Formats: sequence, structure tokens, C-alpha cells
Amino acid sequence: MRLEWPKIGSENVFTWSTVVTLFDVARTAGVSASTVSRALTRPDKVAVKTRALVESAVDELGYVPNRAASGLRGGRTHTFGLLVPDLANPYFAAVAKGVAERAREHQLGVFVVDSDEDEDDEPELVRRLAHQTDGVVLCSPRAPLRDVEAIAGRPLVLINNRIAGVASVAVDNIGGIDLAVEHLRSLGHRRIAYVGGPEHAWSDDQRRAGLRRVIERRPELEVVLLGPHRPDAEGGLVAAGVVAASGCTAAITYNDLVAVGLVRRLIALGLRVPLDLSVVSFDDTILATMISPTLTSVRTNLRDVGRGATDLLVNLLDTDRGGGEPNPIIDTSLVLPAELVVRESTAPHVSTIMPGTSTGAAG
Amino acid sequence: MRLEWPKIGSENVFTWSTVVTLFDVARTAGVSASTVSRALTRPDKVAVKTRALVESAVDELGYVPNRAASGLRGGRTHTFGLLVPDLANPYFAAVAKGVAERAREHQLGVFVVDSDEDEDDEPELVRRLAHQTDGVVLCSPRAPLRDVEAIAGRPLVLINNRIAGVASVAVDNIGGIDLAVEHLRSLGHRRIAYVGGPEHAWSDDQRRAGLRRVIERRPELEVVLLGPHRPDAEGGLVAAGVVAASGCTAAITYNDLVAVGLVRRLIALGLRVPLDLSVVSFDDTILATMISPTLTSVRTNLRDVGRGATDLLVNLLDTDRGGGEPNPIIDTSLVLPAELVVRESTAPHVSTIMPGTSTGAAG
DNA sequence: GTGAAAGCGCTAACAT
DNA sequence: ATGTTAGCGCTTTCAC
Repeated sequence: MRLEWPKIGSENVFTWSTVVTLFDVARTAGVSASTVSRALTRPDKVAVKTRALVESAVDELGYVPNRAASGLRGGRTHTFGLLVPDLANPYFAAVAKGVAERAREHQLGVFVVDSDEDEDDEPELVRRLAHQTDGVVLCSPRAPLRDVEAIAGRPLVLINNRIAGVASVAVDNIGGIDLAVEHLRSLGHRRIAYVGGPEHAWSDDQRRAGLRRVIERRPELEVVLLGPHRPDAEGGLVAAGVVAASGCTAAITYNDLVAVGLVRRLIALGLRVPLDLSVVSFDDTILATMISPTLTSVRTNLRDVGRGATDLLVNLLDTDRGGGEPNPIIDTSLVLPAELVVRESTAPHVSTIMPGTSTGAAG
Repeated sequence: MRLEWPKIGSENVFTWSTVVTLFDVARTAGVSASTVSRALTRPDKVAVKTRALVESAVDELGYVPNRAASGLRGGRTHTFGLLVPDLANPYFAAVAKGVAERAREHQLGVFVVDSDEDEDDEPELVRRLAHQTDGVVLCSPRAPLRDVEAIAGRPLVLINNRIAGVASVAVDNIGGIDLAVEHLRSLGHRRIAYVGGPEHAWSDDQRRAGLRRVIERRPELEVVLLGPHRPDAEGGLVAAGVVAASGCTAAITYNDLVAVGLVRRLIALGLRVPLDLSVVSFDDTILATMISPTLTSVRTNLRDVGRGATDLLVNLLDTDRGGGEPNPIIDTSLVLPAELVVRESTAPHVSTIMPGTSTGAAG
């Protein structure tokens, strides 16, 4: 290992002619390689003096451990994989940010793979990811069952999905639905449309289930289930006609994008939001505050979802037996709370029969 | 290596008791390890029969090469790093998607790191990234000079920045400014405000430079340079008063978010967009089509930016001498074209002096 | 508390 | 065209 200071322009720029290895550190510190390794990975197992020696050598040489080598020998790559259906989708991007953030705090590297919403590619991508990492986080998998099979028992955390025996983190869709419905109910709405998302979407299923439970509890309510619809503005545009004709005074949408499309078409149809129709969206992305009227929305801290998934994975990693022993099935399922952000798109229902009964007491 | 089929629930799930190695493949194929290695990395260097043998063994065992090991020995990790200031920012998310996409096509893994806009952390993050990858892509670096120093001559590609001797991909800000200005000019606007972004932002500098060039070419135009402003809706809100008082009939904003804030406050001030003031934004994110009026915007295909950067890096990797030799300085600088998407936020300027002269001929 | 030695899975000479 | 050998940078027994 030797340093060079070639002149580039008028600046000194240094480059390593070869990588600084643990052995180099050992030599400068005047100790053996294994001592350096210990000093770095289990500082308590080394004399304080020696540790100081090693540390200053590390600083002096600018040593950075080689993860590949450490992983090869130690069995841990200190790296995990994150698979998302679409990095450019603000929802997944927020989750990914949380994952990346927490990974950094845990000193883990994270391989990111974008499946581009292709459910058939997914299992193979997962398999490859699993083979070069210590574990994998799957965000909103499109083929969860096949993925779990492909991963062959390696540490795995699911986001926005639930499979028996697999750790997961999810948004509280049922609670979110409750919040949305109760908000609308307290505003006097009795007939509510749900503009659902795409078929087989896990969170859509959850929300429909939540709605079924709500109407059992609140017999005075009527819920009109619509969909499947595309999870974008187009989906909302398409749904608007049916919503307008449904006799509903309020609508809950699969996400912000759907709400945007819905509101736009509704207004084009001559309806006023929220005067004629109140709208509650899901996700509370940046869009919710950017459009007019601003959207009342059900939100969950998505960065926390990513962070939680990472923490769960780290737990799995710590308990992972590694070579061969089946891991204890840690079937931890974290559900992060939903909250309702009330904005301009919801207003009291002005009854056509009895004007003035808008802010009704409990039913 | 042996396989197990433990019963989980009523499903057969298989797990490897130990990882399948290249050696296992060699044994099942009845050849040596190096032959397998060759068959996999340089198929043409191996007899067709042998290759088939190896391939079927690979399939049978479900062998996946261990990148860490291959990197350790071969000097290439087949992995590179991507650093972005904020994954949750749709702009960077789009670039990241392009990078991830192209990386997959090149069969490269990508480590993603989010600097969280912290320019002081950046160089250290870059250094660490560089040490465990074959090269690094830096998207909109906040401390580009220090980053380049930290990377110590390893393969590097810059996105949205330009440093002599370093490969880069950028958006054509100057061309974008030209498009925006010429569009407004052709609509009859003569006095145009530029609502700029944050201080030291590279693309903001570029655009201001572009504006200076434009006014030399078009002496009939007046440009009012505003800012620095925050690159979000708040920035636009703050700028609105000055814009309204500036006597300008059109404004160009640093990005969509600024435009949203600007338009909102302008409307609150009693101005109509585009009737009283036309607005052109930069970036054309999803916001541009979601708000009302929809925004005329300067766009560049950001996924292509990411893809281009990845291709550039792969080129550098291929020419990288590896251990020690200084690399040939490949100072490739890719500039991706900007295009103008005309929407509702721009309209002809109705002259207060001579009504009817809105669609003027060339000056 | 520290050092010596072996070897993780793979590739790159060098033989054959 | 294929096999043999050595060793990448690190961690981990096992001695001392």
C-alpha cells in the first residue's frame, strides 16, 4: 500500500495505488491482523492500549474494511436487499427512504431492486437478492407467495402483506377506514362510496374488509363499494360518473391520485367538492396538500414503515442460525397506526330533508 | 450441500441446509471448479458439451454465484453505489429508478445511499461506498468537490454537476431556459421573472447563465431575476408578492413545487393564471398535471438520466485498470435534451396598450 | 490479551 | 479445452 499525490490542475488529489488492507493496519499498529480484526469488531475483547493503537492506524491510513471479504469468511455480508415494485412511486420511495436511513444507522448496506411491477420477474429477483445478502425486505410484493418460496427460508420481512410465519410491517388499513368513515359519519354523511384500487391489491382487500365491519357496527350507514379501478388519476376519472349517480354524499378513495381524478371529473360534472360531495383519500402524499381543494387524507408515516421493517430484519438476522439450522419462526407483525388529516375536501352533509342537522350527535 | 423439505403448514417449502457452491456444481457436472467458473463467465472458452453439462447442473442445484467471493478474487464486485440527497424526492426517485433499471440490465448490483441532504456527511458516505463497489454514481451532489477528493480516483459519474475530468450526465438547463423563454416570447411576453432556487444549486446557476445569454440575443426582453428561494411550495409563496409587483407578465420557476406555491399565492392576491400571469415550471413532475391550472413545464426524461449515468459508469469500469494504475481520464459529459410541455398555465400576453398584438412575429 | 494458521467461494495464472 | 494451484481480505478457532 502506498500513496500518491498526482497533480490534477493545481489541486492535490490523493489516490491509493492499492487498497489499504487490514494487514496494512496491523503492520502500522505493530500488532497482528487478528488483533486488528478483533479491535474493530469486538473492541471489548482487546486491551484499551491496543485498541487506541489500532484506531490511530486506521485513521492514519484511511482504512475501510472490505465487506466482501468479511462476509465471505464471517458468513454475514452486512448487507440486505430491498425490493420495491416502483421506486418512482412516491409511496414506495418514502418507504425506501426509511429503509435506507435505518440501514445506515445499523451500518448495513442495502441493495435496491426495482421489479417494475412485474410479478413474474419478482420471485427470481428475490432469489438472487437473497443469495447475496443476509436477508430481504419485500415492499408491497406482487407475488408474495412465490417470493416466500423463492427465498427458501432466508430472513425475510414483508411490507404491506401478511403471510403466516413471515415477519411483516403494515399500515393499519382497517383503522384508517374507521377513521375515514367515522369522520364522515360525524359530518352527517350516511351514504358513502368507496372508490377501490386494483384487483388483488392487499391493502384494497383490507379496506373492503374494514368497511364490511364498519357497516355492521353502524347500521345507519350505507356503503357503496366501487371498483376495481386503476390506482391513478385515471381510475378516479372513470369512477366519477358512478359516484355522482350513486346517491352518495361522500367518497373514500384508494389513494390521493384516485382522489385527484375523481375530484376533477366531479367538478367537470358540475358538482362541488366538498359542498356536494366530500372526499377522503388514502396515503396523504404531497399531492394532498398541493391540489385544490386540499384533501382530507388517511396517513401513515411511511418512513417509519421502512424503518420498522429494517429493525425487524435486523432482529431476524441476529437470531438467524446461519448455516442450515432452521430459524426460529419469528412471526412478528408490526401494524403502524393510521391517522386522519382533515383538510378542505370534507364538509358537513347538508341534509336535503332537514336543513340544519349537519353536525349530528352520536347515532 | 443437501436439501431439506420441512413441512410448514401443509405446504412443502424447501431450504438449503448450506449454500450451493460452484464446487457442488462442478461435482454434479463431473468437471472441475475452474471449468464451471469459465462456463459461467466466458461461455465461449468452453466446449459446447461441457457448457450444457454445467448449465443443467446449475439449474438442478439452483446455484447462484456468490458475488462477494467472486469480487474478492476477481477484483470486481459487480456492484456500484448510488448516492442521492433524498430518495423521497420524486426528482431523485425518478433518476434512481433509471439507475436501478439499467444496473439490472447490466447484471450489476446497486447499493443505494440517501445522504438526507447533508453535505457534510456526503464525502464520508461516498468514500465508504467507493470502497465496497466498483464505482459510484453521485446524483446532484451537495459537496461535489469534496466527494471527488474522497473517492480517490475510483470510477465516478456525476449527475447534474460538472467537474473537469469527471464523467457526468446533466439535464440541458440552458436549452430548457431557451425553450421556456422563447415560448413566452412567442406569446407576446416581454418582461419575465425567474423565480430561482436555493443558493449554490448547480442547475440554478446554469439557468441564470442561460437567461443572461438569452437577453443578449433578445434585447426586446427584460428578465427579472428573483431568489434565492427554497425549492418548495413555500419558496413560491414567498416569491409571489415580488412577482406580482414586478410588472412581469410571465414567470419561470425553479421547479414544479415553487410553481404551485407561486400560483396559489398569486390567485390569493387576486391575479389570474394564465390570464394575468403565465407560469412555466421546470421538471414536469406528476404535480404539473395534477394541479389546476395544469403547468406548462420544461422536462427531461429523468430515467434516461439515470440510465445514461449507469452506462457511462459501465464504460469507466470496463476501462478501469484496477489495482493502482491511474485510469485514463474519460471526461465524457452527456447532456440530455430538455423539452417543453405546453399546458394551461401559459397564455398569450394581452397587451394593455395595443390589444390584439398578442401573437407577434419575430423581433 | 494476542498471534499463527486455516479457509470462506471464487477466479486467474499456469500446466497439461 | 480442461484441471491444478494459489490466494483475494477477512474472521475464526486454537494455541500461547
